[in-house]
Amino acid sequence: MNHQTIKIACSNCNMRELCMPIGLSEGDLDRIDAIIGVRKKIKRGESLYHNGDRFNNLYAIRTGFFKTCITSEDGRDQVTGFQMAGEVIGLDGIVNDYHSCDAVALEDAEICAMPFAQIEELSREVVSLQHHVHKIMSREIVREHGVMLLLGSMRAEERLAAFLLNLAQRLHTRGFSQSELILRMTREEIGSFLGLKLETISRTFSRFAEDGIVDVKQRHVHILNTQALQDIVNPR
Amino acid sequence: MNHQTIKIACSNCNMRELCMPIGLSEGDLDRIDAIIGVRKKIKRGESLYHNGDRFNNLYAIRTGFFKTCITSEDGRDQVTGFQMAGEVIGLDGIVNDYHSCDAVALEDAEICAMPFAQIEELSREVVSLQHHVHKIMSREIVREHGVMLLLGSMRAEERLAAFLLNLAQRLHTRGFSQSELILRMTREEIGSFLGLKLETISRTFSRFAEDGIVDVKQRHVHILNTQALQDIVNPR
DNA sequence: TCTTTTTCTTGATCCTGATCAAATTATTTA
DNA sequence: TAAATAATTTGATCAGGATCAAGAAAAAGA
Repeated sequence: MNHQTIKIACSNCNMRELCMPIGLSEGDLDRIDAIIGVRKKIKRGESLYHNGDRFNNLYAIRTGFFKTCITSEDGRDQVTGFQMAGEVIGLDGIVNDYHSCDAVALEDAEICAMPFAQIEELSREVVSLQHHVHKIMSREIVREHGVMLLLGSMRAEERLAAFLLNLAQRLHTRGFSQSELILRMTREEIGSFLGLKLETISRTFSRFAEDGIVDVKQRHVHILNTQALQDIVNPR
Repeated sequence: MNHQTIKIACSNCNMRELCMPIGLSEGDLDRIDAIIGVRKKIKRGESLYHNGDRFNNLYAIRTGFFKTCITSEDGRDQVTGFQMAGEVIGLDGIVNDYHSCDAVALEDAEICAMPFAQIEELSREVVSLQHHVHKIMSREIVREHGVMLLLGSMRAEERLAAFLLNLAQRLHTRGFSQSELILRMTREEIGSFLGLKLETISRTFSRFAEDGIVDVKQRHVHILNTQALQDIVNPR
């Protein structure tokens, strides 16, 4: 094992605690390391997989930022989520052995491909890995419940406030500021995710800025009043 | 094993092909039978589990009809799905060891409780069960993507048409008519699921009836023109 | 650096679905 | 069976967000 390989093994990856079970023994961690197939770079704008592609791998995001989106028969487009380092994507492919959405890099990214057959094999032996896989899938289900609540019952301001809080919180978990963030997606992509048009996103940002809740300069967002955003999401 | 117990074993359950892996050996099927804990009756209006309840089981629906719904801090309510015989519910509980939604019976129902710890244990040995569990979770993720598309990009008519087609198709899979169905939920519950108000559901039903697409008498719906519904969902 | 393209902002207007209200019909319960 | 309650329908009006449009600002490419 040369230096380069060691450097990018799970054991040395600073995203490990996010995409791997915690408290693994040295031996188990090595076995998990061994199932990581390809580590690949994806350029901004490129896709990691497309709707219809054969499903073979789950992907752990090492660095970068993705969106996943589905397209209906008549060309309607829906962003189903934004994913960042430490998150696992590709779960949609398990049920039918092909992917049912596209995963597009919104900034240059690096991923670890993990052959699902091997994940299944190993998780029959390593209980904590089995738990972990189940929890990742359940977490995705619960996340989507939250998106359904947002899309089904919130107004534009509430949706955008919830979106900003969610992004900030996830970035904070990864060691970034909880008040300053750079949006990696366009207004149109935010709109697609939130079930709104890009003009509405733009106007709502402007309103938040007028109210002194955020400072917005293009993709740079500075949250000035987190509580105000929370109050918008959860009015009393 | 007395007659009664045999009668309600998975091996004799006509929902088996929906909630169990296919092509199991006699021996494996017996082992799965053995992990079914309680078989319970739930009366209409009662809950199988509540938000906050400790998670122990997945539940296979033997008969009856459920809704799952989440409630936000400020009391917003969102129906996240309707489930019928042969479907498995409770997956939301895995990630945090407690349920994050309510499962309410919309008609008298019977369920099989399956302790998740035992499912995990057995699926380490029975590969087809392991696959099956993964596929069920992935299917739920993909289903929710579809709901996000519906909530994020469809108009009222399109949402209700998609909803009716989905219900009819699932009932048809279970041996019921693909054109006649009885709604087990109120207009308000349909509205909550579809992100619309009950008045809008009512009006849209009336419009479909005027156009001769469906015949609606309260909860009895007769689909007269399936193609028309499909054209509404997927305009060319 | 300059040009081209993409993204974003803002204004004016329109329309879909929400809200408010009242009557009707079903379903429960006494 | 009658009374009470819940669910549904329909009308009138309102408002939030979509649409159309134009210009400005960034980013990408030559």
